[in-house]
Amino acid sequence: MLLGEPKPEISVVVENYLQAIYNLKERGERVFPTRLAEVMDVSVATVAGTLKRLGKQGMIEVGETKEVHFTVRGSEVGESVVRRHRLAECMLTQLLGVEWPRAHVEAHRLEHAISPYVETKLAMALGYPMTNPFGLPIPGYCEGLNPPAMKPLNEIGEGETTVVEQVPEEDGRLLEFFDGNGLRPGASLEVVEIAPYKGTITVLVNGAEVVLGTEVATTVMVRTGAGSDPVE
Amino acid sequence: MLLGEPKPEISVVVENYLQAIYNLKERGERVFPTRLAEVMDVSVATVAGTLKRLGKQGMIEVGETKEVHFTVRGSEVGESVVRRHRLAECMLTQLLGVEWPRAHVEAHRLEHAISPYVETKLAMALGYPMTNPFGLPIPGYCEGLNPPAMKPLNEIGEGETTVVEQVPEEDGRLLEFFDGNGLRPGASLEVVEIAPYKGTITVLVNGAEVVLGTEVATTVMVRTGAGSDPVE
DNA sequence: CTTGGGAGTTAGGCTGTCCTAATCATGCCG
DNA sequence: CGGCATGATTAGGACAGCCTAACTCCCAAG
Repeated sequence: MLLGEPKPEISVVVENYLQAIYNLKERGERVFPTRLAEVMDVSVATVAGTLKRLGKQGMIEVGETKEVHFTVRGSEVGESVVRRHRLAECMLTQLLGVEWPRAHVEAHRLEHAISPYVETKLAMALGYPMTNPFGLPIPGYCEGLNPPAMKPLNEIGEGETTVVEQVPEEDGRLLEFFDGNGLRPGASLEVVEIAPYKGTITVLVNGAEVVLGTEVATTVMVRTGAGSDPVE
Repeated sequence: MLLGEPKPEISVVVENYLQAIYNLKERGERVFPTRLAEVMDVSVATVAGTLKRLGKQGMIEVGETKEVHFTVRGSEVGESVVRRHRLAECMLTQLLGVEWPRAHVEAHRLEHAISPYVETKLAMALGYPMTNPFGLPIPGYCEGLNPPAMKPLNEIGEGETTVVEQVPEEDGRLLEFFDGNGLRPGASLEVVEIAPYKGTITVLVNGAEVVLGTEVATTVMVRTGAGSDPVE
């Protein structure tokens, strides 16, 4: 009968690497071993070894410039992990009442434990969400999303008003800070002051002034112009 | 400052062994390496090695008769895993609409991904359930449970009527069968025929006759006598 | 008492995942 | 053009988990 090769079992570590690669590419970054070592918090030597395994498993290819590229299969798996991660974040915040800033780290454990069957049930229970609690699109479910035009917050002019679309989810401290100041996707804000000489941007959210570093401001995506609401 | 040893990181495999030991002991079984090898589906040699690690980690002790005993710490961890497992089963069936027979296997992956924080949130969202969907008590939450007197189904006399309290959760095929016949905790049944000579017990559930092997019947726990409802 | 089977351990091997240290390659700067 | 910094690989080691094969130990039945 010989029904296909015995399925190589994708390990948690492999899933995490593919997820990290997906996330970097999603932000428009090119992926190199050193960068991966940073985000995975392992040594570059370890990344070299793991990338070799990923290559043998047909998940990635490495170009002459050492840039890491997905194969079709790798892209599918990476997308799958990201999808489960973001659905898990929705579940944690919407169904379990987990606090917003914690959802990301908690979902990082859960994502590997969600089977395709549970994923379908979870998506149904959540009403097929199109973005996660941080505003990032959920691949496979966001296709109906009419993506509003976005810019990083630092490119908005002084005095302009806009709406937060996406915030970076990696740094728990930063999320706590955002949470305490109402800086979440959907929040309206006005840019009060741009002060490159001291590296800060000041915005008005819910009537309170919030000061951000320019670097952080580049990671907050806001709607450009009047912006259209996402389709219902 | 020296705040305790650097926390030895309990692995998924270690959690699974402690969970298996807990489950066996819960049923009144004494735990030996060979039995563990069966339920863990690994070789006895592997169990020997892993038990050695568990011993070094202070989770278990092995007596001269080779019987495996929990240390205090091991018992705590084992109970914690079982608690998370059963809460996950409740979540899957109640919150996500996962089908009853599948909850056990799916929860087996999720249990390791639930942090103490998420556990508290999950328990709250579920209204602090005292049993899992298969009728087994959830340690740490079942203390208010007034456990009704139970017997295995095979000890009920012909013609008697009772209520299902617990069904075994390990075998998916069996659960599908139970599910299809309405044989779940809370279901009323009447013992129609006990036929030891052919090794079967026939019960009436929801007006339909269901035939079980005697062996399986010993694993179905039912209420004895009129039985009192669990406390509200 | 002897022997056979069941239970358990030990030896030795494999893979995955991590590490440090040493090495190689490349490009840029003085 | 020589040499250093950066980036990447290789070598070598560790540990967790898994396996099979070979051994020990002990009890019980003949």
